[in-house]
Amino acid sequence: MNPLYDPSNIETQVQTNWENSQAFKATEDPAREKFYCLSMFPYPSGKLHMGHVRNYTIGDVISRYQRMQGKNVMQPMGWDAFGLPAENAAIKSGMPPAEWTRSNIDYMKAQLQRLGFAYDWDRELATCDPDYYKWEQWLFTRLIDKGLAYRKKATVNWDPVDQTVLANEQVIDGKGWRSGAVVEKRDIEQWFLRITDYAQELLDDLDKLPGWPDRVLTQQRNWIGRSEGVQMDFQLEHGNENISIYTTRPDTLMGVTYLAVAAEHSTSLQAAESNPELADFIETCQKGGVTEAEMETMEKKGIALGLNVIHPVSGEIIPLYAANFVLMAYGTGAVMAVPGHDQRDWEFAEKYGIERKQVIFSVDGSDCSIEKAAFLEKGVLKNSGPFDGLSSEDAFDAIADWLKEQGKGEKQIHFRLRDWGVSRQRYWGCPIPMITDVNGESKTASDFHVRLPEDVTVDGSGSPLKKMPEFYDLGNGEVRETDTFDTFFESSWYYARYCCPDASDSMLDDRAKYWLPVDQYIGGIEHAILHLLYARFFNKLMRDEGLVENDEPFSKLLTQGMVIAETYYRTNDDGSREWFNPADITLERDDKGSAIRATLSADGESVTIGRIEKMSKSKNNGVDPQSLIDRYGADTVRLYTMFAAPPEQTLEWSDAGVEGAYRFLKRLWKLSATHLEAGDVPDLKKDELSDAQQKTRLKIHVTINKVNDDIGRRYTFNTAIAATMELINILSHAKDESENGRAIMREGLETVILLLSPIVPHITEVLWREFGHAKPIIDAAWPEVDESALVQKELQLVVQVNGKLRAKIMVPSDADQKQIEESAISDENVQKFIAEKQIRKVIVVPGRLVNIVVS
RNA sequence: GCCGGGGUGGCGGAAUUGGUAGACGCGCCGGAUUCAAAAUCCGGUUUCUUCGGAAGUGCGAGUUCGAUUCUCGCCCUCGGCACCA
Repeated sequence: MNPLYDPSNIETQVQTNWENSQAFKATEDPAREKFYCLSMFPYPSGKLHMGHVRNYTIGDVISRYQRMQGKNVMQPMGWDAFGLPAENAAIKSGMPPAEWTRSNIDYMKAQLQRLGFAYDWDRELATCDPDYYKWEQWLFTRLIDKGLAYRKKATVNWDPVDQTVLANEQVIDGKGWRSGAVVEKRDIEQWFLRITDYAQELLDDLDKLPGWPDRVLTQQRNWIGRSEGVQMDFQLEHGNENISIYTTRPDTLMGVTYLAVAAEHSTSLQAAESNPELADFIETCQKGGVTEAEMETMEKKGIALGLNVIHPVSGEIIPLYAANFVLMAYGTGAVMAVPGHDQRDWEFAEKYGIERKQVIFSVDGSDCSIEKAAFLEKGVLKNSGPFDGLSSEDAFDAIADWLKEQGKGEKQIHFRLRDWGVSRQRYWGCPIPMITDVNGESKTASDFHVRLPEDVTVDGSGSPLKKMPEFYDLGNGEVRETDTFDTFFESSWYYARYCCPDASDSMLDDRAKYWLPVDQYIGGIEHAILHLLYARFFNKLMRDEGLVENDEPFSKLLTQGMVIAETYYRTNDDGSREWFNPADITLERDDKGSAIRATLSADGESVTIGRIEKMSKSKNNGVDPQSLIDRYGADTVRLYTMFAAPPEQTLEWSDAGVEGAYRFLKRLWKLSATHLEAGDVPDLKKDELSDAQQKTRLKIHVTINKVNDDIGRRYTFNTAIAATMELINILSHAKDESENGRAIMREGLETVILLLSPIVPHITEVLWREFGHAKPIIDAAWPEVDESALVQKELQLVVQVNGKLRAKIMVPSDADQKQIEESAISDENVQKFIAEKQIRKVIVVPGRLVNIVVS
């Protein structure tokens, strides 16, 4: 055996073996327990970044661990291939998106293979492949038939210079990113899916997902946002028209002092015809972006319409306003305003001098004044006519009942969740299979499979499809839809297609019923809401088509944190910053090791140490995985990414840390080589162990327990690795050349090799064979604990006096409470702290500590 | 603005159910080896200290025999907010 660890050599060798033996090909086998492990597929942006490496290493570790547990594991990989960056690259370089995307896929696939991930590459798919997207086109036509897809107007960001629709990320400070023009809102016809029909089920089924992080469940619940409230009508003072509103606080109804509608509400538009000031206001509201964050943070503005409505209970005349914070797309596009009991209404009323009316008062007499702020709590009603004296809770029902009797309103369940707009005015996506006929009516394309033309030029002014009559003009007066689907469409069902990527007659076949649901899904926390909600929704749509049987697509979810790194920069004369890559920086440290100065290695001059931020091109702090793989090998990169932080937390990149991981693998290699060189090892004689040998064996088996729990249950790979490092430290210090000593060394080394094999599969595969095993380690069984090794004669207990550590004592492991107390109290140092004091209480926590409470 | 996280030595992090704060690694300091360096190996490393101890997990309160862990208030920071993926 080569005494030197040579990663590049052994890794290519091992990878070739895996490939030749088709080691990771997954086949349906009803006799075996399946395990479907899925990592979120990447967008093929060019090359892998550290976030990918981290995500896919986590998935690979779990997959390999489950395989060693005897499961039939399937781990696929593919490409989320449609999307905006390909169009941006096309504008820059002139390369068509299809070509750019496919060449990126080739490069990134080679990178993934070099990292040694145990994928079944036969199941690879790319969403830009017509054989993939034709099936979502098929599903869409089914949804049209079922009334689950429909068309309506919706607002987009419009760049008036580039004459194109902008994504939210392309709007910077309210301006188009390329043109710099002030962005406008524009309403256009778009396709929507009725996800709201499934809102209740999407909410209820979250309870079926105990394997999901609580924070994701909470965010999804809040996003769906079920509320119980009352819908009611306010009649316009003149004419028969009603303004319909929804409120969750009908108990404050008698405190309504104005109504606000969206600027583009029909009533507002009508009034604007004879009111130039209002028309101006509506036009101003057309400026700016469409995001919720923008809406919520902008200055709240409004204007009186010059119209009034009638209060449904009191008959009072109430003014009607148009306001920029009321959104046409939410609910009815109108809200009732209660300045006394809603803070936003309070501020609006303050600004425009509208009356504030208090109708809710505190029950316990605590301060509930509305002079300085709205009173938001529930309480008891006053100034509320027939409802005076009722509690907020009782008033809710009383007012709802009254409105219902009068035919003016009723209780309603409302969801914050809105229907999913799936139309995108972009080229690089799946064509929406719809046709507009001669009468202007929409119908589904008779052949649902509309292929996207791939030989195009992209210039940034609107979708190329709109300039291709050969695509959209069907010649008989019919026109093909030129919009494409939101790319969340593709990522909403890829997990199912992996089960049967070659199914040619249907979207999915019976193989999906074997593999689904996904047992473990791994991906970035940034997908906690949208992607996961849409995928859950699609699963239910596919279930209702009879394609899958499960209600939920992902049984367990692991959300991994970002990868971040230090930043370094120099400020130019004009105030702009030039950012330097951490690889090009030299750090100077003080005696304690804290960084005091950073210099650019090239010129030796100082640079400013910036914040630690998410790896990005703009801050030039990205670390290229490829150069690390070239230098240290895949195992070192895998080991470091798993060791540096638990998977859910952000991971701070450190080149020195990678060096440490490499050092550990070298030590493992060398310790194994030295041990093997000394020749054969006799069987362990368990009943002839010295105390030291027993302690070492105890450590080996405690480590198995810990690593099993850390990898199998907790997913804290960092502590699993730390535990094996501890064990290696103990083994390398043991220096026991006796027969039993060498047998324990072998037991320990083989244990570490098995425990680490899911994380560093190449080095462990080679060592496993060097240790004389004929079968590859990927098919070895996970090590089992020898319970007899865990038995201890004595235990260490900590002794506290008044909660402070004062001694450590050894007691027989079968000692009773009284013996333990006596032993603790008689300790010399403990005596010093309890001398001349009264012992009030002694708390014994078995196996852990004794706390003596003295006065 | 709204929803959801996070904050522990010089650094990444550990402490799993309220029970020894700082495992493991990095960095730094000292030593061995070396003509020298790299590599490797050994020891030390929260702060203060009168060397007995004391303080300490973002800040301020609280519950408890005991709080990094639970409760309340605040500060900072990160993710999401429906057309980035």
